[in-house]
Amino acid sequence: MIIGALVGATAVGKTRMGVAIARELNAEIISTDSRQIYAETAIGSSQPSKEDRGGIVHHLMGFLSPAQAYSVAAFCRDVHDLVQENPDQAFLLVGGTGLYLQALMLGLSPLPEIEPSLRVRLESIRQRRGLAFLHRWLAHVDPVIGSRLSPGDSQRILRGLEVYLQTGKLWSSFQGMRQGGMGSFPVAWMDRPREELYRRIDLRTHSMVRMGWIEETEHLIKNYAQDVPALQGLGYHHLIQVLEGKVPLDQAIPEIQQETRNYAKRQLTWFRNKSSAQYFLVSEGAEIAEISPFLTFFKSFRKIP
RNA sequence: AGGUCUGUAGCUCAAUUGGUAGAGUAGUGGUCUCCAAAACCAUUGGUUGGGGGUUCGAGUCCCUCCAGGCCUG
Repeated sequence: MIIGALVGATAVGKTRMGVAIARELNAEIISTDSRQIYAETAIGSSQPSKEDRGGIVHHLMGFLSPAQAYSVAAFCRDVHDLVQENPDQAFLLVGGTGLYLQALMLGLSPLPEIEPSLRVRLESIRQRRGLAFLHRWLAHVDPVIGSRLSPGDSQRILRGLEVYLQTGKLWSSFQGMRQGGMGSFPVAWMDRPREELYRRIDLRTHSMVRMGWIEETEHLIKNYAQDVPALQGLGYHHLIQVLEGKVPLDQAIPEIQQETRNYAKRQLTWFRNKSSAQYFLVSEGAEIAEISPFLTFFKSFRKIP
């Protein structure tokens, strides 16, 4: 049974708070994070250490090979399995990937899996004829989607076309159909004053490097290709440049910090507008004391036996 | 001290022969149904270092002060 979710921007302190809450509620944690799924990326994706997990079981964390692709659908399937196999266990979702949480609650359109070769083909067409061509093509077959997407939105233009080519049906015809949702559960959004959040991001970036992030990256590119999914996380491509001697570290670090701040802001937009979460503002110095409002919130939804 | 160059949005820089200030980026807001730490969209900022002068009109010309760089001593 899922008792709720803890969301928040990167570096806000979800991990620590999540463990504290899970302990109080006797729950196990399911990571709701599209990066922390990967093994061998413990530092780069900020996976908590054994000590930081404080004896709480963490699921869907560090379990997938860095070369393996993952998806929202895979996440939903994995969570369903986990919950079904452990009907008496309480689970707390902790993470910052808004799409994953939304799909879990509302479900997804019943689309078949797309042949990977199809995307490769579309990519090569894009190389040859440009994104504008693909956009016109999509708008021609699926005017609803075509008019809705911006001409620069490469990812969704390709998505629309691959759905059409694979199924013969329009992507827009699938939109609005959602299946397999688990229904809603209580969501707590942990936030901090913006300046404090940004400061934490900057500090964490430094500490990740100190913990051996560069060595981790070196190990990954030695054993896998540079374009494997796990290396798409923030920072890795900057560190690859550092390892190749193309960019000095003291230039890469501010760039990584900047990228991470931008990402955090996007997350905030999502939580604000999409998640219908209960808002909790915490601030430095009061971290542990601040747990009680969260507990009260989650407990209020639990059925009294 | 003398000479010389520079000073435009938080940052990096634009602005034709003087015509009344624009980009990128950051910041802020937004979009989001199988790559989501992704992929996009929108938008706020400037008494052009201060003061004075010439001119119908000055970021652009002149004077002066301030700040900084470089060269000489």
